[in-house]
Amino acid sequence: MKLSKSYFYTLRENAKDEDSVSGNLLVRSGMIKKVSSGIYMFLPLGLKTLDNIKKIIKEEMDASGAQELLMPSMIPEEVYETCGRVAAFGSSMFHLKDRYEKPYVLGPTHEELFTIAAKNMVRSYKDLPFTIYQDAPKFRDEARPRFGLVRVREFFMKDAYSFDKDEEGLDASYKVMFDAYKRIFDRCHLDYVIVRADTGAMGGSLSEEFQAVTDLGEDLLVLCENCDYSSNLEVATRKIVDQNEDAKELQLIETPHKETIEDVCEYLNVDIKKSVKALLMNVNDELVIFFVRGDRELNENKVCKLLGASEVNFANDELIAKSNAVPGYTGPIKLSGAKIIIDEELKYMSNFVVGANVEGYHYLNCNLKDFSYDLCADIVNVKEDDICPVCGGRLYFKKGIEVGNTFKLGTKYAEKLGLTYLNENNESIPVVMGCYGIGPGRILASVIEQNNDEKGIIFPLSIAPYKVAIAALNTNDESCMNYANKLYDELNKQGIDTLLDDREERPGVKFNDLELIGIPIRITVGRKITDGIVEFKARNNDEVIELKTSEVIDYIKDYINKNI
RNA sequence: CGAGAAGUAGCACAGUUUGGUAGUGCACCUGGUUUGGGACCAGGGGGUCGCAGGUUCGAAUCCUGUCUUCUCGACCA
Repeated sequence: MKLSKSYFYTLRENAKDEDSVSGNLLVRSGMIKKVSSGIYMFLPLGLKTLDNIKKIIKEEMDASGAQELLMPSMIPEEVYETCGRVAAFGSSMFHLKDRYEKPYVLGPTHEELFTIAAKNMVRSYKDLPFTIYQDAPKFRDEARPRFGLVRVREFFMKDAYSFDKDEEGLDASYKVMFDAYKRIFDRCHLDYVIVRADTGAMGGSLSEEFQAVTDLGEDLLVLCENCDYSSNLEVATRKIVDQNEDAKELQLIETPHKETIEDVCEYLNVDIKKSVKALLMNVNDELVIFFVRGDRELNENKVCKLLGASEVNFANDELIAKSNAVPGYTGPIKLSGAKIIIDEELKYMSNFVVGANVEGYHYLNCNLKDFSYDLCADIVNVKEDDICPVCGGRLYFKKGIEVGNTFKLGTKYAEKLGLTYLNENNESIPVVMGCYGIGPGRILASVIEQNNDEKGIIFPLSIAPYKVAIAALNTNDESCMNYANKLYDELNKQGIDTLLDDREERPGVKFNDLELIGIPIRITVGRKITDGIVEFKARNNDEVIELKTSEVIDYIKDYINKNI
């Protein structure tokens, strides 16, 4: 690309409607432009970068033996009815109607269509296994699009689906895809961790997420200092420290106007870890009271799974009135009128503070023997400094952007949509599926979040829109322009994507723009061209290296080979 | 969906309190001087002030409605 004849612009100031570093840099470098909330145009430079990411994904998918196909975006609503997912997606699905009032949706994900596609050809165990994938737009009506390309309403997703005859087959297919994913993210030079995650509404037995590590991330990742334990907070567990000691005598104590557990503990001068608080919740329109250590928070995901609910909300006064609980002073002793669930941690605590179900009173020295409960389970979020369930090391948090996800789906979709095969004994068996997703746009945003400085983006060579930028400083000087053009032609001819800044701009403008858009290698053709000397500068390094024109191409090729 | 803020030139903003027919910086065009880190001088083009209605002799400014965007929360395979 020669800048003087191209669609190319940059902005000097941040966009006021972008809330992230990557979003701002993408907009300022002219790669994307917001059309509406969560909807972006990809301009030439942005599309080229996105395509480089997609190319890596496609190469690894094809190398893994998967076959590419393409599903439509506009899909009859009935396709999603079969598995009850119209309701499951609810308002996050875009709906539209044709001229005969027939309802369609814009596909938010494609499990059903891939399952139907598999039905077209699977008859016998001899037809399995295989993996098919696409790279296609997805539409989700997100309540709150955010952070540039991180959370958008229309986005590309590479989604792959494996089909096997049994669990062992799935394990093998899954591993092939899992390893391909690791190569993809490695090649994108992404700093990422793989965490265990919730299988959620997708169903299935195993879900692992590839999380790009950045503070912008919306997911909390639980990691161990000592071993490779890693888990999304939603399913993270901890080893509970046994703090049992001899039970002391239960004691009622006045705690006037102390309605939060923090206030109570401060008033009584008790460590908050020696207290138990109550959470009065509405689960399927029934009052459920959860008891957890004072400094813990309820894990909604764990609770939903435990009780088979789809959501958990705070109970209203009407529901609370069905029990003898006193908000602010709710305790497990002599509590009735509600289901009582305690966190398993309480079994290892002694002599703790609890509410007394009397306005203005708490108990000191409560123990498990002092009350009864319906269920005991792990229902809380892990906290930093909790103990690793695997090795006993210290747990800590990082934030991540989910850039990829692999699922062992099992037979859920195969059963509902009738995808079966005949085995050696002529029996009809449901196909075992896996599904695997990657968001190229999120990779782009994450790479920029992880690789930028005050001047702009610092792209890795593998995904940069151009690997080399030639800054021709003196557009009026014939020797400068002749050489710059010659180098430009030769590099491109050799398959090295190169950009030529031949605009009639001052050097500072060129340097700033090339740094903003993050081109990894800059060749400056300036005054010394008359002596046959140009400059080489890497975007991620301040060092400027003078090269003879005769050695430039070899030097660039060598640098790329060593750093890609 | 709840709460809050904001929509004025391609971009970032001022002007709104106190109504008098629109301005600054960047970008853009012309000429000149410059030319290794976002140049300077001179001249110039570009806006139905989100939209609709109302009040008024007169509305960017006041009132009502509406749309959009952003922030916090809820939601998020």
